[in-house]
Amino acid sequence: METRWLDDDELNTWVRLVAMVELLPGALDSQLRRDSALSHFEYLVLAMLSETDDHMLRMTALAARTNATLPRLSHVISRMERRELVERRPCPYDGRVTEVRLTESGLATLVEAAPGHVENVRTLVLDPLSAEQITQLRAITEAVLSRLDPSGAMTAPYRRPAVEPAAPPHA
Amino acid sequence: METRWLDDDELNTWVRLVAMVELLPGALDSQLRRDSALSHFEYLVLAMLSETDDHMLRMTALAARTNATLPRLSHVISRMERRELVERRPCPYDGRVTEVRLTESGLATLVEAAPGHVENVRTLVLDPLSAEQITQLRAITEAVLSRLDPSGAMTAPYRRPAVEPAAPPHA
DNA sequence: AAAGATTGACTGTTCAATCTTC
DNA sequence: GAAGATTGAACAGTCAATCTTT
Repeated sequence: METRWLDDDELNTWVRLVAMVELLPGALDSQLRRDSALSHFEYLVLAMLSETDDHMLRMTALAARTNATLPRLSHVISRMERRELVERRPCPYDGRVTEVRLTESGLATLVEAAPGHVENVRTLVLDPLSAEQITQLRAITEAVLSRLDPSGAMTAPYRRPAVEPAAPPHA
Repeated sequence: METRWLDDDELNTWVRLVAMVELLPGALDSQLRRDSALSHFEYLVLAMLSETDDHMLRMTALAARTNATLPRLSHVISRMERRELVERRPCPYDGRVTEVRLTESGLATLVEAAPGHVENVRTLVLDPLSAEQITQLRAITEAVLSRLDPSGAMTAPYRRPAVEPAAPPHA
């Protein structure tokens, strides 16, 4: 088959997208590590747990919500367990399942970290964009994720859980 | 200072952007490793070298074009040197500088890998987007990179180097 | 002293293999 | 045997320290 090479417009877009994808994770990690001794992935774990009613999620569900593989998540949870940010416990109804629970100090850590992180997200990504561009970006990421994430876990509209106003924010 | 939490629109966009940024690198790596025994970063190194007249770049310049830190690049180049994809040589004019040169077999590897990679980029990112969205995405990534990449190396419009038609494509 | 680059130790990720429960 | 999860080894990235040349 003939290869359809990228034209100038496509190439320009692609080159920048690659740069953004390469640089953004490091920028998120830096701020969180410096200010809260957390990686961005660890922050996501805490945030996802905090958004459930009982501050609990099984490994598979947590992996889906953090876009992670199970082995990766398992290693991270082990480290976080040593730091007492989360706890593991076997599910009473299904012996194969492990449930992860947010601890008091895990929640406290999240609550402390959230404002700085949100500030960083605004500075790096949201502030440079117009309201219109934010809308465009949602549609664009949605389209790309439909290819990238066959499970479609992240393609459905994200719903903030119905919790108390004081609940720690996702981002 | 009062934290300005994300509203639903902002949160939805942000959640998806995070998912995309998390999933895309893995998807690029998988295809290239499977079909060409190359990481996406190694592919970028080969591509950037191939686009210069003499197939050569100093470490600092190569690091800028691949969005990498110097230590990271140095490690990667060491591995690629063992596989004879590139060569290191001291700059004759400035003893501090190391120049990296693409080898014959490095170029051959790139030429073989390029079609599959471009195909993958189309499938995962470009095809799901309309022409209009591709234009929007360029402006969006440009705006974000202006914050993320102070050097502005990637913010300027990307120019394909003036080379022979048969030259291996960047992406 | 600054610029360019490298090194080594540490941390984190990936992959295949494994284990247990259903 | 499939689902849920964990483990260990191999691999890649990060950070601080170092080295050389200017």
